[in-house]
Amino acid sequence: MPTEEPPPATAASLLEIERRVREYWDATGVPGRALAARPDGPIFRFTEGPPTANGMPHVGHLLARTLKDVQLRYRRMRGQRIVSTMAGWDCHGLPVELEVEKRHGFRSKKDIEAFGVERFNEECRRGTLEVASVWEGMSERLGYWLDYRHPYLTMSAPYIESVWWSLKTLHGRGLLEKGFRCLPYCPRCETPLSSHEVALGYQETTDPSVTVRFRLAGAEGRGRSLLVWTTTPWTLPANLLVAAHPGLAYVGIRGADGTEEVLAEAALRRYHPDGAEVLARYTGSDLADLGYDPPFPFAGPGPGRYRIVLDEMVEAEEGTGFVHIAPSFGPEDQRVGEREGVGAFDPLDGRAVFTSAVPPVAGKAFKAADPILLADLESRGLLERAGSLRHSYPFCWRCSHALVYRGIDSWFVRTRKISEALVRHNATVTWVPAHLRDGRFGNFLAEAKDWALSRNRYWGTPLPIWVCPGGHATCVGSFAELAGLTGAPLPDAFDPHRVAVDRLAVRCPTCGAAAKREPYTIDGWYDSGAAPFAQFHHPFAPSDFDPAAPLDYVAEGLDQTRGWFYTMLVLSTALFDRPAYTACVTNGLILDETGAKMSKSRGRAVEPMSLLDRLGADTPRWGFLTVDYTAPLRLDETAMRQAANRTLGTLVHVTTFYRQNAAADGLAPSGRPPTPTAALDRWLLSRLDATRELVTGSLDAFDPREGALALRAFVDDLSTWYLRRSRPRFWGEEDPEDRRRANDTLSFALATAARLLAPYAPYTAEHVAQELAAGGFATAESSVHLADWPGSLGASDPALDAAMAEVRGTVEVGRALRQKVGVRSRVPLLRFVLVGGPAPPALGAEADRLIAEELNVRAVERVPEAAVGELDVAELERAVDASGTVIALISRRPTPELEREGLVREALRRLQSLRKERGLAFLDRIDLDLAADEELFAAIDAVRPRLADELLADRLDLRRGPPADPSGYRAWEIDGRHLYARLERRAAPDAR
RNA sequence: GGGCCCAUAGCUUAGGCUGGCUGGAGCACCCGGCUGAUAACCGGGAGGUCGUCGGUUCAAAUCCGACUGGGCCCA
Repeated sequence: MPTEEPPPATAASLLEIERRVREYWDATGVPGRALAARPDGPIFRFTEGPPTANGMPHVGHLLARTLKDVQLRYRRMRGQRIVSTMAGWDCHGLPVELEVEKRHGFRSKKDIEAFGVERFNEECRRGTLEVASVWEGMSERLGYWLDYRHPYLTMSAPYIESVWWSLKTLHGRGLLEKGFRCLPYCPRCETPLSSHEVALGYQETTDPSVTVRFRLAGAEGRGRSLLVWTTTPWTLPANLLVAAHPGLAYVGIRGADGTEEVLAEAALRRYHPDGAEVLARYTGSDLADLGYDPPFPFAGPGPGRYRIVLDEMVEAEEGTGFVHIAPSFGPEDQRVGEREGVGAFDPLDGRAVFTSAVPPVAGKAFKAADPILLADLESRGLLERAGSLRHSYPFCWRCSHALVYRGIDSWFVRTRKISEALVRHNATVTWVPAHLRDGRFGNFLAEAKDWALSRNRYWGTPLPIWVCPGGHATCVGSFAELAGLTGAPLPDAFDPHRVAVDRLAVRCPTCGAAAKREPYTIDGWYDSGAAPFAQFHHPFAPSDFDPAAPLDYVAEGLDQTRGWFYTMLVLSTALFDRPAYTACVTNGLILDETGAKMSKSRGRAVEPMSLLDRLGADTPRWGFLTVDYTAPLRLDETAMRQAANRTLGTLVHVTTFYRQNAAADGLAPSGRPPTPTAALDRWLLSRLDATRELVTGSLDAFDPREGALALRAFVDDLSTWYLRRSRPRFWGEEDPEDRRRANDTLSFALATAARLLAPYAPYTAEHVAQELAAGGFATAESSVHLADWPGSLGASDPALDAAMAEVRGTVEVGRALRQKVGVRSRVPLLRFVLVGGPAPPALGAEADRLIAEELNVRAVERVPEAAVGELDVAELERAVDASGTVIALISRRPTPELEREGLVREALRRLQSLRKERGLAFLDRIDLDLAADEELFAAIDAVRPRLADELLADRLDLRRGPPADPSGYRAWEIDGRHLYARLERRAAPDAR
C-alpha cells in the first residue's frame, strides 16, 4: 500500500476552498478559456446591462449578477457560445455630470458654462470609469465571468455612431419628433426628464393645500364665486381656465360673507360637515362658459381665457370639483389649454425662478412664491381655506430637487405610435416572475407615453439633428454623412461630443444654408437601450449581431422594468420590429435584516465587497438562488451561511470522505457511468438522474431556484442515507467487488453533482471536481467549467425511489420506538416487527436488511395485521398510527449478549476517535494497551482480533482492571464501566 | 383613485397554476447523540383555525368573491 498519498484532506472551510480554487483558476487561466470555448457552438444571445459607470455597486447587483452568471455558465456547459460576453459601462448622463459639479461646487448651468463645456466634459469623461475597477473586482470575486478587458462604453465614438444610426432610422420613420409639451423638469439640472426617470424619485413631502375663491364675472356672475382647490399656489398666476365635470352635481351654498359659493355636491360634506344652506343646484354643463376674474392679473387678457370649461378628467373625490388650469404647468392643463386655444403663460425662467412678469414674486424660486401669493390672496379676501397636505411628489432622481411639470420644447420618441407593437412583442417574452408580462410591465406598455428624449445638458450623446433657418431638420446617421455635410473630412480622432460636434460647419442638404445642431444631448437610457446593437458598432462593422434575433436572456433588478428593459424593447420594436429579448428575469429589492429598505444615508447599506469577504462568493450565490429572489428579499447572512453549510458544506464533506477512503483503498474514480447492482447504488443513481432532470428543466426555464432545491434534496439524500447506509460497504473487507462498485458509484455521483452545481456555486463545484481527480486537487488544466453538461443517465427508477422512501419512513417509526424504549442505537436489539404487507418488491429482501442495519436490530419480521395479538407484549414495545392501529413493534431490552456487543461498539468508537485525536493518518498502524473493568474486559476479550483489525493495531494488550501506571493512558466511563487506553504510532514500514 | 404582488408553526418559508390520503422544510425550543463539516453535524419531539368572512364542490391552504393588513408600481 502506498504511503505517499496526500495527507487526509481535512474539510476546509468554504472560504479556504474559494481561495484555493481562485488560485488554481488564475494559474491555469480557466475563466478566459471558458469564455473563449465553444467557438462553433450555437449562439446564445446575451447583453450585459451596463451599470452607471460612476456609481458604486450595491448588494442588489450581486443578486442580479448571480442570476446572469448561472445562466451563462449553464449555456457554456451546454456547448453554446455566448454573444456577447462584453462587460459594459453606461458613461453618459446626469449622474456623471453631477459628480463633477459637486467637485467644483457648481450650483447651476451658468457655472458650467463659465468653466467651459469642453473642460467640463473632459472631466466627465475622466471621472466616468473611476469605479470600474471596483465593479470588476466584485464581479470576478463573485465568479461572474465576462470579458472585462474589452467592455463596451456608451461614450466611445463607434458606440455613439451606432446610436446616431438608430436615431436617424427613427427620424426617417416619423418616430423622432419635436414638440412642446409639459414635462417633468428639474430646476437645478435645468432639463426635462422622462417619465421613467420621474418614477425613480417620488418622495413623501408636505405641500400647501388651499382653497381659493374665483369670483364669477359679469352681470350673471355677481355675488357668486367658485371654490378651487390646489396644492401648487405658485401656478395660480398662470391660471387661464377652470375645468368642471359635465355630469357632476354642483351646489351653490351661502358662504360666510353671505355670497354664493359653488362647489361639487360630493365635496360639500368635507367642506361643511355640519351642513350648509343650499342656494342653487347645477350640473357641470350648466356652468360651462361662465367667466371669472382670474386670481392674479399678470397673464393678461386673451381669447377664451378665464372661463369655465368642461372636462371628463375632473373628479370630486379630492378638492372641490373645479380644477384650476395653468396650461404651462401640467400635462392635463396643457391638453385642455390647447383644446380651448387659450395659449399659455409661463412666468418662470430656466431655474424655475419667477421673472418680472409676476412682479410680487419676481426673483423668487417657484416654491418660495407660495406664501407671498397666498398672503396676497388673503388680503383680497380670496383665500377660502389654507392648510397643508402630506403626499408623494416627484423629485429629481439624481439631485433630489423638487420637480415641476412645465411646458417645454423637446424631442420625443413617439412610442405611442408603436404601442400596439410594444404590447404585441412583449406578449412573446418569458418573464420571471411570469405575472410581469401582462401585469405591471404590460400595463405600463399599454399606457406608454411618448418618450421625452432630449436633455438640455452637456455630457451625453449629442442629438444629431441640424436645423437650418429654413426650418429643414436633418438627422445625421453616421460620421461619414456628417463629414459629407461639412464638405471636409472630420478631424483625426473625432470626438462626437459637445463642443467639438457643434464647431462643425454643417450645410443644410436641402437648401444649402448653414445649419445649427439642436443643442441637446439625449437621455442616457437611450444609450443603454441601444446596447444590444451599439456594442457591436452595428451596422458599421461586421459582427455576430443579427437584426432579426432578440436576445435569448436578460436579467436585472425589478426597477429596470421602467428602465433598461423598457428602452431596449422600444428600440428593438422601432428599429427591428421584434422583441428585444425572449426571456427576462427580474430580482426583487434587497432589504436589510430587519426588512427595511437598505439606505446609504441611514448607514444601513451592506457593502458588497465586505459581504464577499465575510461569506465568500458561493454562500451568497447559493443563498440567493434557493429563495424566492423575485420578491423583496431580506439579506440574512446567518441564514445564508446555514443554507450554504447544509448543502455545499455537506457536499464538500462527502467528497472528503470519498477521498480519504479511495486513497486508503487505492481506488481511483473510473470516470465512466457505473453499472451498479446494489440497491443503494441503483437508488443513488436514480435520484441523481431525477435531480439532473430537474436542474436542467429549471435552468432551461430560466428559473434556477427549482434546480437549487433539487440539488439540496439530492445532497441531503446522499449524505444522510446513501453514505450512512453504505459505510459498511466502504469499510468492509468481505466483498472487494462491492466495495469497488460503491466507490465507482459515489465518485460518479459526486462528479455529476459537481457539474450540476457548477452554474450555481462555481467554486465549490470546482473543488469537488478537482478533489475527485486522481492526484487530488489537479495540476492538470481541467475544470468543471470547461466540462459538458451531464446527459440522461438512463438510471431513473421510480419504483425503486418509492420503495426506498417507504423504507425510510419505516426507519423513522423504528427510531421513534427506540427512543421510546430508551436503548441507544449502538446497542443492538433482537426484533423489529412490521405489521402489514410484504416488503416493497423493488427492494425485496434488501429492504429489511437496510432497516435492520439502520436500526441496529438483529431481525426484521413482517406479520399480518391479524397476527398482532399473538405477539408478546411484555417483550415488545408498540407504535401506533393516528387511528390507533399497531404498525410496528420493537424489543424492549437487549439480551446480555447484545448488551456486550453494544459495549464493544462504544469502546471501538472511542478508540477510533482517540486515533484522530492523536493526529494519526488513515493508514497509520499502532500499538495499543487497553485496560478495562471486568464486564468490559470480557466483552472486548471475546472480539480481540476483530478490534485489533479495525483499529490497525499490530499489537493489542488487554489488562483486567485499571492500569498499574495510568500515566499516558486516556480514560473513559461507559455506562458505569471504565476503559483505559494508551496508543502509540508504529514507525512507518519501509516502502516496498 | 388605478394596477400588480403577498399573507402558511415564535421566525424564514415549500406547496397553490393542474382541489383529494397525517400541509413539507430550515432556524429557534425540548429530549438524546456527536464533538477533526464546529458561528457545525445526526436522530427524535412539541408547535399550524394555511389573514378574516362568504361562495363553488362529495371534497378547498389550493378555485371564485368581498374584506383586513403589508409591499411595489402608476396617477
